[in-house]
Amino acid sequence: MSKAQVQNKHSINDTKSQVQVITRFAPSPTGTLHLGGAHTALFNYLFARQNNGKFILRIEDTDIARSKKEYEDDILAGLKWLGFDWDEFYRQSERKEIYKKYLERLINEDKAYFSKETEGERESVIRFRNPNKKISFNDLIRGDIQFDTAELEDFVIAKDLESPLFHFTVVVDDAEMEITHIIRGEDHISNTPRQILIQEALGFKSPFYAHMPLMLGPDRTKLSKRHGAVSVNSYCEQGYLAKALINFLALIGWNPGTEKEIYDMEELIREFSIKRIQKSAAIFNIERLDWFNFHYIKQMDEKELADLLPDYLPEDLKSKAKKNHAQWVKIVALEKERITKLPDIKNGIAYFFEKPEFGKEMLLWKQEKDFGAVKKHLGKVIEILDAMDEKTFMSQNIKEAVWNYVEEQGRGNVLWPFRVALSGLEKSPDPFIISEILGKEESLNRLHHAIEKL
RNA sequence: GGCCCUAUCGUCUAAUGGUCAGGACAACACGCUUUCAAUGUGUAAAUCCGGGUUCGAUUCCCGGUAGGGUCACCA
Repeated sequence: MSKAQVQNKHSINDTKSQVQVITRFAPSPTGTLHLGGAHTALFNYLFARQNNGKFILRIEDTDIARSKKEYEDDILAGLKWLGFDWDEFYRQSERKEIYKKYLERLINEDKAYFSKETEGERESVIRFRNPNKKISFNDLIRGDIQFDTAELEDFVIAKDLESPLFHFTVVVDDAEMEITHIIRGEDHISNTPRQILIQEALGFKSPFYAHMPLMLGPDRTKLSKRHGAVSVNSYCEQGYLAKALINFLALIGWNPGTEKEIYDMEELIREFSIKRIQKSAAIFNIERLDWFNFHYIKQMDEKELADLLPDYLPEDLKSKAKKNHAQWVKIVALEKERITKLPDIKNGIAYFFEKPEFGKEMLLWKQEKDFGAVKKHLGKVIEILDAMDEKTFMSQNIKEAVWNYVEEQGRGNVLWPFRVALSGLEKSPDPFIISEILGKEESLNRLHHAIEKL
């Protein structure tokens, strides 16, 4: 049977189907939620939501030695920040009795046994009696995959009745929670045969498997502490938007087959399809993430952004920004298309709050003007601005007021010193909008100040 | 090393048994502009190699190579 037929047979879009889709994200709190985990969580979430199914969050904390509460907190915070919500929540550490019951059953049926170990501290462990058969499963993404489990030998499924191990707890939980689709990273492909063996021994039904392509670091190896495997929460702290991360992650290993690049969660839920998941691993490219972030910042409402941004400012700028809200909103409107990450706002806006320092040579445009001419131009600009009404002291009006003179004298000759007098920078927004934001009085101050330098 | 997965521009990817192999990010150039940013236009950039099937393969098959994953009393 082909992959397409298999998928078709179990089509969940079929309204006659009685089967409710249930997916799960099952992180281990032995580390933070990194991009790879978020990627897996996203696909599980999208698939569950688009089928009106359930999305379960299960904390796999059977390894008490390595599991930490702070990691669990990090994972939950990260998932919430990204916009995921879950229908059920479990911790494996709270389900020991359930595992024990199944473990005993396996032992009673002689499908597992206590094994005396010659080495190590423990007297014995519980091993699974491997039937040593060939098993195969149909991966929704990769098609048929076959393994010979003989080489797995009698693997360990628990340290003792109270301490089940990963493969065992996963199988029990997935069955108990009635998970229909296991969507997880490709690194779990080789775990699947073990888990199927346990399923068969316990008489459980096998769920569908979909092994997603891995996200690799720039060095083409599995994401780890070395690369971007930092907590998604740190992306939040670095000033990335959750929307940007979601959009970026969604388009890794999946695409709708159109040329549309911008997707919000709603659209993703609507258009996501397991059939269109890629087989090959993808390399994490932060430039692309930056572009999405830039895009979403640019798209944001400036009032909303104005409320958000002060938190990314150093204290001195922060208090200045909060002093005049109307002015701050204008600054944000101006800067939002110049920043890639939220904290970038702190760069190059100090001149709005304090008179800039600069040498008089800065006022010369392309070294082809003498100071006398600069002085004359600035004087004229002062004269024009001074005549303007404070109430209509706005970018467009200012531009119109000086435009005749500017055209007559050469744009750069007038506008360069005008702009530098206000910003003190080689690169900045145009002098009209800066004037508006500064206000008539402060603009005139700065122009006079510049003339004094000459 | 055994087993498993994978292979289209630098990166994320689209497409097809016959296309000028498309888009996006990045890069570069040009336009707009006093500078920056934004924006517009354009350029460069890919089907891993070798066989086979076929009138025709990037596409299907086989082999090679490369990359990745996995081989715990971790998950």
